[in-house]
Amino acid sequence: MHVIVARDSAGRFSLRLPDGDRAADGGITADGPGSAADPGTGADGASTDAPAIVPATLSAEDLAALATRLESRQPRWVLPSVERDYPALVACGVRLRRCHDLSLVEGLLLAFDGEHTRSRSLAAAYARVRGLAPPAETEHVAAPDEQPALFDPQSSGLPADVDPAEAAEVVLADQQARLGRLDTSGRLRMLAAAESASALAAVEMSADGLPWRSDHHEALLTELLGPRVPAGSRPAALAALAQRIDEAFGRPVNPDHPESIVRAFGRAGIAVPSARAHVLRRLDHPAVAPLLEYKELARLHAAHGWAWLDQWVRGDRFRPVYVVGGVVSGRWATRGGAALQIPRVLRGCVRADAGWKLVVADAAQLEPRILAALSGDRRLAEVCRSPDLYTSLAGELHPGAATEHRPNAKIAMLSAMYGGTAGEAAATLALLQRRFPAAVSYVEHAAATGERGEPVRSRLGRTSPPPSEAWRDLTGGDGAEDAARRASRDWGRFTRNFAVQASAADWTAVLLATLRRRLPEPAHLVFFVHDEVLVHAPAELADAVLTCLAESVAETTRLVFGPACPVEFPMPATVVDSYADAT
DNA sequence: GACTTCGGCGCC
DNA sequence: AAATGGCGCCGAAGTC
Repeated sequence: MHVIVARDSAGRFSLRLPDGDRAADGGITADGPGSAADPGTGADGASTDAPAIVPATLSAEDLAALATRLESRQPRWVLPSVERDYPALVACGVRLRRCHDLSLVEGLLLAFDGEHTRSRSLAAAYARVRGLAPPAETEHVAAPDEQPALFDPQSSGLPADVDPAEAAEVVLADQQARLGRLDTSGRLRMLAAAESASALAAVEMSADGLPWRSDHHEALLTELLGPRVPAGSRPAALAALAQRIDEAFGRPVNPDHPESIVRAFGRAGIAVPSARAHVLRRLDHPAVAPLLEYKELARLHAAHGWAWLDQWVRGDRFRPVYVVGGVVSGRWATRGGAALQIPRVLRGCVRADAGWKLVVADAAQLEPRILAALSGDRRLAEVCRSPDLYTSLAGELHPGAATEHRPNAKIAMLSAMYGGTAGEAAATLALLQRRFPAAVSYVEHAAATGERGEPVRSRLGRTSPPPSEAWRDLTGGDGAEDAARRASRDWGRFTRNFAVQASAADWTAVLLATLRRRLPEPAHLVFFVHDEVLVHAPAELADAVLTCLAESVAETTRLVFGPACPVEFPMPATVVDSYADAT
């Protein structure tokens, strides 16, 4: 059963229920949602239920009440955009179980057809179905500190005479038809469902927030930087380091300005290509130590200092806005807060509430395992049976000397997936190719496809974007010039990585969907970053969460790679009070 | 003053 | 022989 939810320009919601349940056009406003039929207990027993009587438009609160009743029928909720429309419902206490995000699915389908740049919005999708001119894009980009708006006053972009719910119904039908045409394996439909469920999880995580102890954060800043100073001035520790740097060079040098650091070393008779930390670390000069320390602390101050704390943490919760589908590969992005880059030094600030625990779980070496599953490389799958894939891999490459060669094996594997060829990894890479021909040829094929300007797809059907016109112009000739060859290779590296990274994003999207569904209330997801999840749970439920996690991982692997998948995906989890205590 | 670009570095 | 992938965000400097 699909239930379509749309919002009009005034921020009111309207609903479309399946035909048997649909209220007369215009609804029965006198009754309000309280009179909506209680759907009963039949899983799909629409025919046994009294017709739903739904007003033409509803407030978020009214919709919330209705949604909670309808949930017992386990409908699939169809939303024009979960990111935009769901926060208002979550704020009213609603949790939807299943959904179809029209914008995200539109994005997946457009990308599948190589149309990555066309708008995914409901209005644009509707215009394409109806053959109308595309709407003017009025993409709303929230200001960094903007709370999710309950009522976004901007228009949907739909023609004034089109009911948003009607448009959503039309676009849903169109998407289902396209999925039916394109999706012979069912994988794209699975991706659509998983991506939509991930979007629900993202909004819920923003609403719940990541437990964040401001007092710990402040204490740490004071300890490392000195007392808080007004924005724009240097804390005591940074000022002292800057002075030591000046003294070491014998003249004033701005440590925040890389070029002046390079110049200062030049005057001291040391030529450096840049002021990067790994370059400086190799130098023998008294300014190096204070410079490295300055860089590290200045970074903390600028990126996660008092200003960040003021802006992003309220009531001991960090609430970033996650952008599902924000990266072409399917990884998430965030809007503000640098949520996917929480530095290790601050992880002690992430602490469970009293009586609660954090369950921290990380998919170990996810990408090489994904590659093993994608390529069907039996020997690599065998290597994946070990929880420490890289040691196992090193043992396979260098029998009897696994531990010694682990670092090299890791670099070689990453080079294979990222397209690196340089340095000492080259020899190991060649060895990798001999021992794991199926896996290596899989990524080589993805690279060659990209070098020709053709798209590659993930396991579930995420599709790499076409290269730019400039790229085609550059590579259009006989490919003899250096620039053309370089552009071609660059794009090959991108598609090589895309095949693996996007398939990893498939796997994690399904994991989020399955885990979210299984978690016992009131345990809930509070953080997700590429291959790692944090669940906040009452202490007595921590073991149950671990069980859910293990079941979700097994289900995810089965769904994405089939029941006979020989590759194991360990996801070791720890139950901790503080994120810093998770290994 | 608002904007963009660059170097740099945090995370995966 | 060979420039390893994806992001977000900062300050400084350059541009308009």
